[in-house]
Amino acid sequence: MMMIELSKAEFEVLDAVWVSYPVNATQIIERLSSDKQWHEKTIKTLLGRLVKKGALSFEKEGRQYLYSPCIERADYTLKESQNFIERFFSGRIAPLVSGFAKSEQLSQQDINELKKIIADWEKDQGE
Amino acid sequence: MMMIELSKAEFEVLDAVWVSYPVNATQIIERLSSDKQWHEKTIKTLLGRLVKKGALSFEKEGRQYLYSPCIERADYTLKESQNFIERFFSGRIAPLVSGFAKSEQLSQQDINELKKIIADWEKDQGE
DNA sequence: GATTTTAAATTACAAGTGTAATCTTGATTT
DNA sequence: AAATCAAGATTACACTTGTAATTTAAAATC
Repeated sequence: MMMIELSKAEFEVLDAVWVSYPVNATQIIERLSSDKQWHEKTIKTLLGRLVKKGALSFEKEGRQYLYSPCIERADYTLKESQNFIERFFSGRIAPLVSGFAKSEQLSQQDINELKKIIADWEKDQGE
Repeated sequence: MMMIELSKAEFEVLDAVWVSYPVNATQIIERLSSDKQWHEKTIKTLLGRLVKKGALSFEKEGRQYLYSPCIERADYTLKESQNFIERFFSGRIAPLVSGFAKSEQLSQQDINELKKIIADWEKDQGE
């Protein structure tokens, strides 16, 4: 139940695992190669740390490891979001959105999506 | 223009400065005493680091320093928010709000505030 | 079976962070 | 003036993080 604490780099590796799994180190290295200039050894270190922290598990396939996440992306990002909003906005989400609006970072698409979230929420309340 | 990088603890000290300033170390220690079990020395270390990072400035008053923020809270939190949303939600804000909705973390008050943000945004567009 | 390859494991190492203790030095109190 | 106090400055120290290099050991190849 304890929140797993991941560093930025660790999260990015885990994010590459979430794309599809089980997955071996070579494939992860390949997935990350487009965005990152990380050395292969660096990625392997991060995989090891993710296993140690309980964010990844693995099973052996020959002498390779096939990694799978122990946590779901949505769960992890929700907890991080709660944490973030607590730290910066006293737990309230609207001030974050408001900050975006004031600095003109909201697009019509964002607005449409927010409207849909609100509509769904209200529908759900009605039931 | 460069983004100042602050640690969690540093931000909390800066947050206590934003409450009202200029402010001396003793007052900051007092402000933080309710939430935190930090030793006085710890807070002074953090004040020093904030000055070194350019987040705080000070002027001398006798042998004390009177600190003031060099950055505004709204600016800092907006940048942190952008950064956060970029890392976890590919820069889109709706999925964050959606995550909260799905896990029933949205209150009627949140919804009302979001509606107002949307209404204001649309009014602004109309002009 | 010996050699080479190559996973994963172990080790490395500087910078940042949390958390203070100690040092300096000017101000305050005898 | 001497002693004491206390602000900020400096130093400390273990843990995390980014970023790998080196070691170990098992598998593949000769």
